[in-house]
Amino acid sequence: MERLPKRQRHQQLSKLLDENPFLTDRELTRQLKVSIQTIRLDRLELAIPELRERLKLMAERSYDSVRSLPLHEVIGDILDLQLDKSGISLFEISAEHVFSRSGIARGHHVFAQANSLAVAVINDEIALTASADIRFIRPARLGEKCIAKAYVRASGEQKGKAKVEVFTYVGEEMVFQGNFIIYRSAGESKT
Amino acid sequence: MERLPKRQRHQQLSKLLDENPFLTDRELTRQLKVSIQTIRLDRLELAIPELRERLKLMAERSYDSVRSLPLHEVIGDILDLQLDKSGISLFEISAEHVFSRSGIARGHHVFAQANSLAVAVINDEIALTASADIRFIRPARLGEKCIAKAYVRASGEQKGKAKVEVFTYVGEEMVFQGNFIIYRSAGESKT
DNA sequence: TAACCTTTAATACCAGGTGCCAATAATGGT
DNA sequence: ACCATTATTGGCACCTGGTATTAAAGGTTA
Repeated sequence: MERLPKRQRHQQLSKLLDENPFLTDRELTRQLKVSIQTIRLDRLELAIPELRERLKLMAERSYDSVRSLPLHEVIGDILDLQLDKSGISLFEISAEHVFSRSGIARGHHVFAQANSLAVAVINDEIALTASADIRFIRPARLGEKCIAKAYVRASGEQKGKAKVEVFTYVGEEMVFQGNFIIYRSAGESKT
Repeated sequence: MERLPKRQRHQQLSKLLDENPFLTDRELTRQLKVSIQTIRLDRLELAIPELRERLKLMAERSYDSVRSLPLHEVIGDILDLQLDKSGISLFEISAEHVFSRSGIARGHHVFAQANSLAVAVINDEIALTASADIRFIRPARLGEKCIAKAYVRASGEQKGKAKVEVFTYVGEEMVFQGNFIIYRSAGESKT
C-alpha cells in the first residue's frame, strides 16, 4: 500500500459522482477497479448516500425549489443578499463563456450575471426586467472572477417598478455598469 | 360496484401523485382504501411509473437544467445574415429559460439572443458589445418563438464603433427592443 | 347460466442497496 | 522476523419498492 491510493480513490470517487450522480456502485467498480465492497466502505467514509437516496435528494431539491427563492436560477453564486437593498454575486469566466479567438467573454454572460442579480435582489413574488441601460467598460477575460454588486436605488413598492444599479468588477477594475428598471408584482411579500 | 369508483379513483390517484410524487404504492393504499394490487393496476392503466422512476426523472430534469444554464455560444439560430446590414435569428423559449413559477423567460436569455445577433451581424474579426440600451416590452413565455431582427445603423468602419438596432418579435408582437453599440477591431475584413 | 370486469391474493423475481462477519492482503513499527 | 494495524475482498441474510404472472373471489350483465 502506498498510503495514498485510498485517498486518491476517495477524491476520484467524489469527482466521479459529482460529474455524474447517477452512477451505481457496480458502475463505480468498473471505473475505479476495486471491489464493490470497497466502494461501499468508501461511500460510508465519505458519507455519500446510495444512488436512490441521491436521486431522491435531487428530486426533493428540485421539487421544493419551485416554491423557494429563485437563487439557483441566478447566473453566478450569490455571496450576499439583502432584499430590497443590495446584493453581491460571483461569476467566474470559463471557456464556454468566451470567444475562442480572443478569450474575451461574450457580453450576454456578463449581462446575465448582472440581470439575474438585479432580479434576485428584489423582494417580490414576480420580478421582471423592464428595461436596462448598460455599458461594457472593459472586456472580461477567461478565468477572471467577476464580482457584481447591485444596489436598489428606488424600490418602488407602490409604483410597481424598482430601479437597480449594478456594477461588476474584476479586482479593482470595473468591467460593467448597468441601470435596470425591474417590474415587481406588488408590494413586498413572502417570508 | 358502482361502475364509477374506478375512474374516480384514477382521478384521485393522479391528483395525489401530482400533489406529492413521493408517495409509495403502500401509502396510496391507505389513502384510497384499496389493495396494493389495485393501485398497481391503476398505475399501469394510467402509465404512471413507479416511485423510483418518478424520482429519477425528476432528478434528471433538474440535473440537466442546471447543466444547460450556462448560455452557449450563439443564442438562437441564424436565419438570415447580411454582414454589416441586417440579420435575423430564431430562438424558442424552452423550460430551462423561464422562471418555473411564472413561465416567463428570464430577461438575459432574450437579451442574449439580441446581443449575439448584434455581434454576429458585424463583419469583423473581433466585435464586442460596448453598451446597450434595451427595453423588454412584454414578457416572452414558455414555448414562444422569438424572432430577432438586427439592423446596422452606422457601421463605422473608421470610427471603430458600430450601431446596431435589434427588435425581437413573437408573431406580430414586439417583445424586446435594443440599441447596441458594438466595438469593432478595425475596418471590415474576412470573407 | 355463462361471460365479463374488478378487485384481491399469492408467488417468484429484480435492482440496488445495508449490515455484519470473516478471510486475506499490504504496510508499518520495532 | 514478527506483530499490529489498516485496507480490501468475499459471502450471506435482509430490506424496499417495486414487476410479472397466475389464480381466485365477488358482483354485473346479457
